[in-house]
Amino acid sequence: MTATTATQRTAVATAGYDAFMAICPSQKLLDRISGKWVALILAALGSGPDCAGDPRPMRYSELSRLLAGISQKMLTQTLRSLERDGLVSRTVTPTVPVTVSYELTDLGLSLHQMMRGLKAWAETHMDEVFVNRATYENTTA
Amino acid sequence: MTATTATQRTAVATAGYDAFMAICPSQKLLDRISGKWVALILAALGSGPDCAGDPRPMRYSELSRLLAGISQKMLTQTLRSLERDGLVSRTVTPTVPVTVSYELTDLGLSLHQMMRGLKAWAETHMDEVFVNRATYENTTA
DNA sequence: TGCGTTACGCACTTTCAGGTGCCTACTTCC
DNA sequence: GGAAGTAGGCACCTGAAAGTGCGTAACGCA
Repeated sequence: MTATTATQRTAVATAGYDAFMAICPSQKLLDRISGKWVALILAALGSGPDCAGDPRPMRYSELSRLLAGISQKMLTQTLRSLERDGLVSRTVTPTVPVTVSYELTDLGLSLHQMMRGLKAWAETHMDEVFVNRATYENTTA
Repeated sequence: MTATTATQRTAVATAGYDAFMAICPSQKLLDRISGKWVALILAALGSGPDCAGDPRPMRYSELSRLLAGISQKMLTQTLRSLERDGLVSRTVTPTVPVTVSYELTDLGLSLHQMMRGLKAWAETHMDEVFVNRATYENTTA
Protein backbone atom coordinates (compact mmCIF):
# COMPACT_ATOMS: atom_id res chain seq x y z
CA MET A 1 0.00 0.00 0.00
CA THR A 2 1.16 3.45 -0.88
CA ALA A 3 -0.37 5.19 2.09
CA THR A 4 2.36 7.84 2.12
CA THR A 5 1.51 11.35 1.10
CA ALA A 6 3.72 13.36 -1.19
CA THR A 7 4.68 15.47 1.81
CA GLN A 8 5.89 12.45 3.73
CA ARG A 9 7.86 11.13 0.80
CA THR A 10 9.48 14.52 0.38
CA ALA A 11 10.44 14.63 4.03
CA VAL A 12 12.21 11.28 3.79
CA ALA A 13 14.00 12.26 0.60
CA THR A 14 15.04 15.55 2.17
CA ALA A 15 16.67 13.80 5.10
CA GLY A 16 18.65 11.55 2.79
CA TYR A 17 19.69 14.47 0.62
CA ASP A 18 20.80 16.50 3.60
CA ALA A 19 23.06 13.64 4.59
CA PHE A 20 24.48 13.52 1.09
CA MET A 21 25.06 17.26 0.96
CA ALA A 22 26.87 17.12 4.26
CA ILE A 23 29.58 14.88 2.80
CA CYS A 24 29.55 15.71 -0.92
CA PRO A 25 33.21 16.43 -1.74
CA SER A 26 32.43 18.92 -4.50
CA GLN A 27 30.22 20.92 -2.19
CA LYS A 28 32.90 20.89 0.48
CA LEU A 29 35.50 22.02 -2.00
CA LEU A 30 33.32 24.91 -3.09
CA ASP A 31 32.82 25.91 0.54
CA ARG A 32 36.56 25.76 0.99
CA ILE A 33 37.54 27.93 -1.96
CA SER A 34 34.62 30.31 -2.13
CA GLY A 35 35.79 32.40 0.79
CA LYS A 36 36.31 35.99 -0.22
CA TRP A 37 40.09 35.88 0.20
CA VAL A 38 40.96 32.22 -0.27
CA ALA A 39 41.44 32.36 -4.03
CA LEU A 40 43.51 35.52 -3.77
CA ILE A 41 45.83 34.09 -1.15
CA LEU A 42 46.27 30.90 -3.14
CA ALA A 43 46.99 32.92 -6.25
CA ALA A 44 49.51 35.10 -4.42
CA LEU A 45 51.36 32.17 -2.89
CA GLY A 46 51.11 30.14 -6.08
CA SER A 47 52.12 32.72 -8.63
CA GLY A 48 54.11 35.29 -6.78
CA PRO A 49 53.15 38.89 -6.16
CA ASP A 50 52.88 39.76 -9.84
CA CYS A 51 50.42 36.90 -10.34
CA ALA A 52 52.62 35.56 -13.14
CA GLY A 53 55.66 34.02 -11.50
CA ASP A 54 56.48 30.90 -9.59
CA PRO A 55 55.27 29.77 -6.18
CA ARG A 56 57.32 31.13 -3.33
CA PRO A 57 56.87 31.68 0.39
CA MET A 58 55.61 35.04 1.51
CA ARG A 59 55.56 36.87 4.77
CA TYR A 60 52.46 37.94 6.61
CA SER A 61 53.13 41.60 6.05
CA GLU A 62 53.95 41.01 2.40
CA LEU A 63 50.59 39.34 1.85
CA SER A 64 48.92 42.10 3.78
CA ARG A 65 50.45 44.71 1.48
CA LEU A 66 49.79 42.75 -1.70
CA LEU A 67 46.18 41.97 -0.90
CA ALA A 68 45.45 45.54 0.02
CA GLY A 69 41.95 45.73 1.34
CA ILE A 70 42.09 42.60 3.45
CA SER A 71 41.81 43.23 7.16
CA GLN A 72 44.41 41.75 9.46
CA LYS A 73 41.72 39.67 11.05
CA MET A 74 40.63 38.09 7.79
CA LEU A 75 44.19 37.49 6.65
CA THR A 76 45.04 35.70 9.86
CA GLN A 77 41.78 33.78 9.88
CA THR A 78 42.04 32.66 6.27
CA LEU A 79 45.69 31.68 6.58
CA ARG A 80 44.91 29.71 9.74
CA SER A 81 42.14 27.78 8.04
CA LEU A 82 44.35 27.04 5.04
CA GLU A 83 47.10 25.85 7.36
CA ARG A 84 44.61 23.70 9.25
CA ASP A 85 43.62 22.00 6.00
CA GLY A 86 47.21 21.36 5.01
CA LEU A 87 47.12 23.72 2.05
CA VAL A 88 49.73 26.15 3.33
CA SER A 89 52.54 25.77 5.81
CA ARG A 90 53.44 28.33 8.44
CA THR A 91 57.05 28.96 9.39
CA VAL A 92 58.10 31.15 12.28
CA THR A 93 61.59 32.67 12.19
CA PRO A 94 62.67 34.13 15.53
CA THR A 95 64.33 37.29 14.22
CA VAL A 96 64.25 40.76 15.74
CA PRO A 97 60.49 41.03 15.60
CA VAL A 98 59.38 37.51 14.76
CA THR A 99 58.79 36.99 11.07
CA VAL A 100 56.29 34.45 9.83
CA SER A 101 56.23 33.10 6.31
CA TYR A 102 53.57 31.12 4.52
CA GLU A 103 54.08 28.72 1.66
CA LEU A 104 51.90 26.40 -0.39
CA THR A 105 52.19 22.72 0.44
CA ASP A 106 52.07 20.09 -2.30
CA LEU A 107 48.37 19.77 -1.70
CA GLY A 108 47.92 23.53 -1.90
CA LEU A 109 49.98 23.59 -5.06
CA SER A 110 47.77 20.98 -6.69
CA LEU A 111 44.72 22.99 -5.69
CA HIS A 112 46.32 26.04 -7.20
CA GLN A 113 46.75 24.18 -10.47
CA MET A 114 43.06 23.39 -10.50
CA MET A 115 42.24 27.00 -9.74
CA ARG A 116 44.13 27.99 -12.84
CA GLY A 117 41.67 25.97 -14.89
CA LEU A 118 38.87 27.79 -13.17
CA LYS A 119 40.58 31.08 -13.86
CA ALA A 120 40.96 30.18 -17.52
CA TRP A 121 37.25 29.45 -17.86
CA ALA A 122 36.43 32.68 -16.08
CA GLU A 123 38.60 34.74 -18.37
CA THR A 124 37.20 33.27 -21.55
CA HIS A 125 33.52 33.01 -20.63
CA MET A 126 32.60 35.45 -17.89
CA ASP A 127 32.26 38.29 -20.37
CA GLU A 128 29.57 36.32 -22.14
CA VAL A 129 27.80 35.80 -18.83
CA PHE A 130 27.82 39.52 -18.15
CA VAL A 131 26.47 40.28 -21.60
CA ASN A 132 23.65 37.80 -21.07
CA ARG A 133 22.91 39.30 -17.70
CA ALA A 134 22.75 42.82 -19.06
CA THR A 135 20.60 41.73 -21.99
CA TYR A 136 18.21 39.86 -19.72
CA GLU A 137 17.74 42.83 -17.49
CA ASN A 138 17.10 45.16 -20.40
CA THR A 139 14.61 42.73 -21.92
CA THR A 140 12.55 42.20 -18.80
CA ALA A 141 12.78 45.61 -17.24
CA MET B 1 59.28 63.70 -0.31
CA THR B 2 57.64 60.65 1.11
CA ALA B 3 55.36 62.44 3.49
CA THR B 4 52.77 59.68 3.34
CA THR B 5 52.25 57.47 6.34
CA ALA B 6 51.82 53.73 6.01
CA THR B 7 48.16 54.19 6.83
CA GLN B 8 47.68 56.57 3.92
CA ARG B 9 49.52 54.31 1.52
CA THR B 10 47.38 51.40 2.63
CA ALA B 11 44.21 53.39 2.03
CA VAL B 12 45.23 54.17 -1.53
CA ALA B 13 46.22 50.59 -2.24
CA THR B 14 42.95 49.39 -0.77
CA ALA B 15 40.92 51.54 -3.12
CA GLY B 16 42.78 50.18 -6.13
CA TYR B 17 42.42 46.64 -4.95
CA ASP B 18 38.73 47.05 -4.33
CA ALA B 19 38.35 48.16 -7.92
CA PHE B 20 40.27 45.11 -9.09
CA MET B 21 38.23 42.76 -6.95
CA ALA B 22 35.04 44.21 -8.33
CA ILE B 23 35.88 43.06 -11.85
CA CYS B 24 38.18 40.06 -11.31
CA PRO B 25 36.64 37.32 -13.47
CA SER B 26 37.78 34.47 -11.25
CA GLN B 27 36.19 36.10 -8.24
CA LYS B 28 32.99 36.63 -10.15
CA LEU B 29 32.95 33.04 -11.29
CA LEU B 30 33.36 31.84 -7.73
CA ASP B 31 30.49 34.05 -6.62
CA ARG B 32 28.42 32.60 -9.43
CA ILE B 33 29.00 28.91 -8.68
CA SER B 34 29.36 28.98 -4.92
CA GLY B 35 25.66 29.30 -4.27
CA LYS B 36 24.38 26.45 -2.18
CA TRP B 37 22.30 24.92 -4.98
CA VAL B 38 24.04 26.11 -8.16
CA ALA B 39 26.45 23.21 -8.47
CA LEU B 40 23.71 20.69 -7.75
CA ILE B 41 21.42 22.10 -10.42
CA LEU B 42 24.24 22.22 -12.98
CA ALA B 43 25.16 18.64 -12.15
CA ALA B 44 21.56 17.49 -12.46
CA LEU B 45 21.01 19.20 -15.80
CA GLY B 46 24.44 18.22 -17.05
CA SER B 47 24.55 14.58 -16.05
CA GLY B 48 20.97 13.49 -15.72
CA PRO B 49 19.21 12.47 -12.52
CA ASP B 50 21.61 9.63 -11.76
CA CYS B 51 24.55 12.04 -11.99
CA ALA B 52 26.20 9.73 -14.51
CA GLY B 53 24.31 10.17 -17.76
CA ASP B 54 24.04 12.76 -20.47
CA PRO B 55 22.70 16.28 -20.34
CA ARG B 56 18.97 16.48 -20.83
CA PRO B 57 16.20 18.96 -20.10
CA MET B 58 14.35 18.55 -16.84
CA ARG B 59 11.10 19.82 -15.51
CA TYR B 60 10.76 22.05 -12.49
CA SER B 61 9.03 19.36 -10.47
CA GLU B 62 11.58 16.78 -11.52
CA LEU B 63 14.41 18.96 -10.24
CA SER B 64 12.47 19.64 -7.09
CA ARG B 65 12.11 15.92 -6.46
CA LEU B 66 15.70 15.12 -7.37
CA LEU B 67 17.24 17.88 -5.27
CA ALA B 68 15.15 16.96 -2.26
CA GLY B 69 15.80 19.47 0.43
CA ILE B 70 15.73 22.52 -1.79
CA SER B 71 12.87 24.86 -1.09
CA GLN B 72 10.68 25.88 -3.98
CA LYS B 73 11.75 29.44 -3.46
CA MET B 74 15.44 28.65 -3.79
CA LEU B 75 14.88 26.41 -6.80
CA THR B 76 13.00 29.14 -8.62
CA GLN B 77 15.47 31.80 -7.56
CA THR B 78 18.54 29.82 -8.56
CA LEU B 79 17.07 28.74 -11.90
CA ARG B 80 16.11 32.33 -12.66
CA SER B 81 19.61 33.59 -11.99
CA LEU B 82 21.09 30.83 -14.15
CA GLU B 83 18.68 31.69 -16.91
CA ARG B 84 19.54 35.36 -16.57
CA ASP B 85 23.22 34.53 -17.06
CA GLY B 86 22.53 32.43 -20.12
CA LEU B 87 23.56 29.19 -18.48
CA VAL B 88 20.20 27.47 -18.69
CA SER B 89 17.22 28.00 -20.96
CA ARG B 90 13.62 27.96 -19.80
CA THR B 91 10.87 26.51 -21.93
CA VAL B 92 7.19 26.81 -21.09
CA THR B 93 4.78 24.26 -22.55
CA PRO B 94 1.13 25.26 -22.19
CA THR B 95 -0.28 21.88 -21.19
CA VAL B 96 -3.00 21.10 -18.66
CA PRO B 97 -1.17 22.77 -15.83
CA VAL B 98 1.71 24.55 -17.52
CA THR B 99 4.89 22.53 -17.56
CA VAL B 100 8.26 24.25 -17.59
CA SER B 101 11.50 22.58 -18.55
CA TYR B 102 15.05 23.73 -18.03
CA GLU B 103 18.06 22.81 -20.11
CA LEU B 104 21.74 23.71 -20.15
CA THR B 105 22.79 26.11 -22.88
CA ASP B 106 26.13 25.70 -24.64
CA LEU B 107 27.64 28.11 -22.16
CA GLY B 108 26.15 26.19 -19.26
CA LEU B 109 27.42 22.97 -20.75
CA SER B 110 30.95 24.34 -20.96
CA LEU B 111 30.70 25.46 -17.35
CA HIS B 112 29.53 22.00 -16.43
CA GLN B 113 32.61 20.54 -18.08
CA MET B 114 34.81 22.76 -15.94
CA MET B 115 32.88 21.76 -12.86
CA ARG B 116 33.71 18.14 -13.59
CA GLY B 117 37.38 19.03 -13.24
CA LEU B 118 36.60 20.62 -9.94
CA LYS B 119 34.66 17.54 -8.91
CA ALA B 120 37.57 15.31 -9.88
CA TRP B 121 39.96 17.30 -7.70
CA ALA B 122 37.48 17.21 -4.85
CA GLU B 123 37.07 13.46 -5.02
CA THR B 124 40.77 12.74 -5.09
CA HIS B 125 42.01 15.33 -2.60
CA MET B 126 39.28 16.37 -0.19
CA ASP B 127 39.82 13.29 1.97
CA GLU B 128 43.35 14.46 2.54
CA VAL B 129 42.09 17.88 3.52
CA PHE B 130 39.73 16.35 6.06
CA VAL B 131 42.50 14.23 7.52
CA ASN B 132 44.70 17.30 7.87
CA ARG B 133 41.88 19.19 9.49
CA ALA B 134 41.19 16.45 12.01
CA THR B 135 44.88 16.07 12.79
CA TYR B 136 45.30 19.81 13.26
CA GLU B 137 42.44 20.00 15.69
CA ASN B 138 43.71 17.07 17.71
CA THR B 139 47.18 18.55 17.82
CA THR B 140 46.18 22.00 18.99
CA ALA B 141 43.21 21.11 21.20
C1' DT C 1 -16.99 20.15 -3.49
C1' DG C 2 -12.96 19.95 -1.90
C1' DC C 3 -8.39 18.16 -2.33
C1' DG C 4 -4.10 17.54 -5.16
C1' DT C 5 -0.65 19.06 -8.67
C1' DT C 6 2.25 22.66 -11.33
C1' DA C 7 5.14 26.49 -11.05
C1' DC C 8 5.71 29.88 -8.96
C1' DG C 9 5.30 34.99 -5.75
C1' DC C 10 5.76 37.49 -1.36
C1' DA C 11 6.85 38.54 3.42
C1' DC C 12 9.15 37.42 7.46
C1' DT C 13 13.01 35.48 9.99
C1' DT C 14 17.35 33.37 10.98
C1' DT C 15 22.23 32.77 10.33
C1' DC C 16 26.95 33.68 9.80
C1' DA C 17 30.82 35.28 6.85
C1' DG C 18 33.02 39.16 6.79
C1' DG C 19 34.10 44.04 8.44
C1' DT C 20 35.49 47.48 12.07
C1' DG C 21 37.73 48.98 15.89
C1' DC C 22 40.59 48.45 19.70
C1' DC C 23 44.03 45.75 22.21
C1' DT C 24 48.83 43.27 22.95
C1' DA C 25 54.38 42.98 23.56
C1' DC C 26 58.54 43.77 21.69
C1' DT C 27 61.74 46.56 19.19
C1' DT C 28 63.92 50.12 16.54
C1' DC C 29 64.22 54.59 14.57
C1' DC C 30 64.02 59.71 14.81
C1' DG D 1 59.68 59.41 24.39
C1' DG D 2 56.48 59.05 20.79
C1' DA D 3 55.60 56.95 16.28
C1' DA D 4 55.77 53.03 13.55
C1' DG D 5 56.25 48.06 12.27
C1' DT D 6 55.32 42.90 13.12
C1' DA D 7 51.88 39.30 13.89
C1' DG D 8 48.28 38.79 15.58
C1' DG D 9 43.70 38.33 19.55
C1' DC D 10 38.92 39.70 20.97
C1' DA D 11 34.26 41.62 20.82
C1' DC D 12 30.74 43.62 18.58
C1' DC D 13 27.94 44.72 14.27
C1' DT D 14 25.90 44.37 9.75
C1' DG D 15 24.26 42.78 5.20
C1' DA D 16 23.12 39.33 2.26
C1' DA D 17 22.05 34.46 1.58
C1' DA D 18 19.18 31.08 2.73
C1' DG D 19 15.02 28.96 5.16
C1' DT D 20 9.90 29.06 6.51
C1' DG D 21 5.32 29.64 5.68
C1' DC D 22 1.39 31.01 3.15
C1' DG D 23 -1.16 32.36 -1.16
C1' DT D 24 -2.33 31.80 -6.34
C1' DA D 25 -4.80 30.29 -10.76
C1' DA D 26 -6.02 26.85 -13.53
C1' DC D 27 -7.40 22.43 -14.10
C1' DG D 28 -8.55 17.20 -13.11
C1' DC D 29 -10.32 13.64 -10.23
C1' DA D 30 -13.13 11.23 -6.87
